[in-house]
Amino acid sequence: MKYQEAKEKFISTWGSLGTLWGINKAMAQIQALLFISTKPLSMEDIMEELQISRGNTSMNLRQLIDWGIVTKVLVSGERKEFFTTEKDVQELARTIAKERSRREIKPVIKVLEEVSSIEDDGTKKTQELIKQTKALKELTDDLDTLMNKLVNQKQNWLTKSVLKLMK
Amino acid sequence: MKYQEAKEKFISTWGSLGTLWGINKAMAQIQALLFISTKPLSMEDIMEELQISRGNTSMNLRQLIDWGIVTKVLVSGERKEFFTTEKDVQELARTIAKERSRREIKPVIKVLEEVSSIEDDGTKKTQELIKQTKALKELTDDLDTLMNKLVNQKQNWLTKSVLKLMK
DNA sequence: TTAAACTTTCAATAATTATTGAAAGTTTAT
DNA sequence: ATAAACTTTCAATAATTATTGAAAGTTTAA
Repeated sequence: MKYQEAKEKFISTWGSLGTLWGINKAMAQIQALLFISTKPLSMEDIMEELQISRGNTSMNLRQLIDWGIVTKVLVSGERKEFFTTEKDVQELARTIAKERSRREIKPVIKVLEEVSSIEDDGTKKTQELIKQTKALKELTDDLDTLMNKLVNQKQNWLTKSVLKLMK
Repeated sequence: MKYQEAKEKFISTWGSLGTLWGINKAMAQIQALLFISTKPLSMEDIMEELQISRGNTSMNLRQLIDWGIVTKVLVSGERKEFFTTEKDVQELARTIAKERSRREIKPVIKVLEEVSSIEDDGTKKTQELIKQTKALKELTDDLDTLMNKLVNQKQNWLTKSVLKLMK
């Protein structure tokens, strides 16, 4: 496998993984492209490389910027904008974990809390609802905390030592 | 908030969470419904409760069974089939983690491995591709292993102690 | 065996989500 | 001020994904 093929494989795999994780294809592909690029890319570069429209590129770049994954960079002597993505995988994971927690997990925990704290009217079905949503709430809470803590360990000693402990 | 409202809120929240995680809405809602039900439900029950068609119910139940989350149960004296879901959240998490790892994460690791082991032709861009996909591969591998180990601890002592350690 | 009770399949259709492209908007250089 | 260079917006359209419902398939009881 040569460079071009490998690059395309990486970008398309990352793209379809994105879809699976609630991030759209173009967004994931743009991030992938920037991730392996040796220098910041302009909108033109991205459009050309991924064969997508200007509008699409613009909208998805904005989303990536909202996620905190991509940043605009100024290239001196150039008028147009250039973009790069976070290049350190640890930092990338940290950002994604934080955003997913904020956007997806926290709101669910909130609903589970509300549902699990309805008044117990003594019926079996109400008790089951309370019991099960409470259990789900606790699990979700634990996993969310764990994920954030793990991924926030800058030095990553914890992941390493926990892994070693278990391997 | 009374029972009916709480139930609907739970089912619809779980349903849209599903969409976000690559599981379709009906599938997630069926699971949610079974999760808070005090007894196994028939296809009729599910169709009625969620207002979805027979075909949809049948297909999504099958998927849930494929995932290992839902099982058929025989109710004596009844001809039709009844269904329940795993009621223990820990076990549920274990099953989901294992399946997601197998279906989604492992294949990505494989691609990353392939891409990161292309021949280094000495160019900057090839070296960047190799370096970045290798880093991504290692991170994905670590997180996958960690997730599986964590979730596989039947007694859950590890999650608890790690959490305590960090709180 | 047969017919009623039940489940699955799948082509058609609906609903949702992504993408385009051109017009409107913004910035910068002169 | 104005026009060129560039970006954003958004209604229209395309692509994808989910859902329906009726026909085909299967199982069970008599």
